[in-house]
Amino acid sequence: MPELPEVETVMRGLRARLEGRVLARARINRPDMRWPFPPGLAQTLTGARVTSFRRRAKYILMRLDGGDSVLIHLGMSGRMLIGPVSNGPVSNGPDMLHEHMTLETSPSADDPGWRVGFIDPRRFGSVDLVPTAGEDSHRLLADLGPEPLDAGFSAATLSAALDGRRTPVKAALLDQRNVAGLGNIYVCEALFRAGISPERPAHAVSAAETKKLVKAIKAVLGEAIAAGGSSLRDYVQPDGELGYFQHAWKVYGRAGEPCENCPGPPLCAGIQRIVQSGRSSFYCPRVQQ
DNA sequence: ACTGTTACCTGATTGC
DNA sequence: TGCAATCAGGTAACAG
Repeated sequence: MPELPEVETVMRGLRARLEGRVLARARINRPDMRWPFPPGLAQTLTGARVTSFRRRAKYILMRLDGGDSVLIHLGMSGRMLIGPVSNGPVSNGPDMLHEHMTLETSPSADDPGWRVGFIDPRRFGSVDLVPTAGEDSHRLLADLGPEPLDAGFSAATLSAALDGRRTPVKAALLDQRNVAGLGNIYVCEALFRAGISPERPAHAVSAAETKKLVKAIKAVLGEAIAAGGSSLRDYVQPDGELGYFQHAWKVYGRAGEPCENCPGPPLCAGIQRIVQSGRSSFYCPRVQQ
């Protein structure tokens, strides 16, 4: 379930287990993902020490001491499973077919050694290598907009991005050049909090509403990240899954349910589902105009 | 330049 | 119960 908060939680889980460790083994099981894994990936990984992690939008960057960063995207169905090397394979059953990359750290006195599996049935995910010094110049990162939780994302910057656009505000917020890391769920949730219809043309969002929208985006993402961290010990669930946690969505996936902010029928018909550019939008037409 | 649609894949769920 | 249709959290390549 990888939007920004999930990717952040997965990244923290990887950091907790891998940072400072040497990758004793790396195996590529099938390289034909969204883009083929780069040639030499396994060789670059094997024997390298993991120095640090960073998230940019929905991408994870794992830095290696050799000067390369491993750029990981989870796509739609990508997951990371982790477990002690001594437990054997991290994935079972159908997952085993879809474990496209496996990493193992060296055991040491204070650490049992960990095995990490990158599982992605739909194979929309990707892995690439980029020199750490030029991470942000990678073609997948070069055109990304501001990080929504940074000070660089403000009413002023969002307003500039929405200005003059005829596209619905929903589509504008999904456009990673305007703000980086939002996906379908958190766009729906942020628009609900801000009281703005997903169908509103981007240019018709007022200055006051833009301010409200920026606050809503930061709040909804911040709360989801906090929930991810607080509901998992070390970000690893008992089954080895990284980055999953309970959500409290107000509109996403709730078509037909009553809206929390409304008195119910006949004044409010509840949460509606519409399709915009081929994707579901959930909203309350009474709260969001 | 801008906007909307299509395609990439597999698996889970819905509907007949 | 079985099978087909629909839908899924992302994003790049298109077409207009």
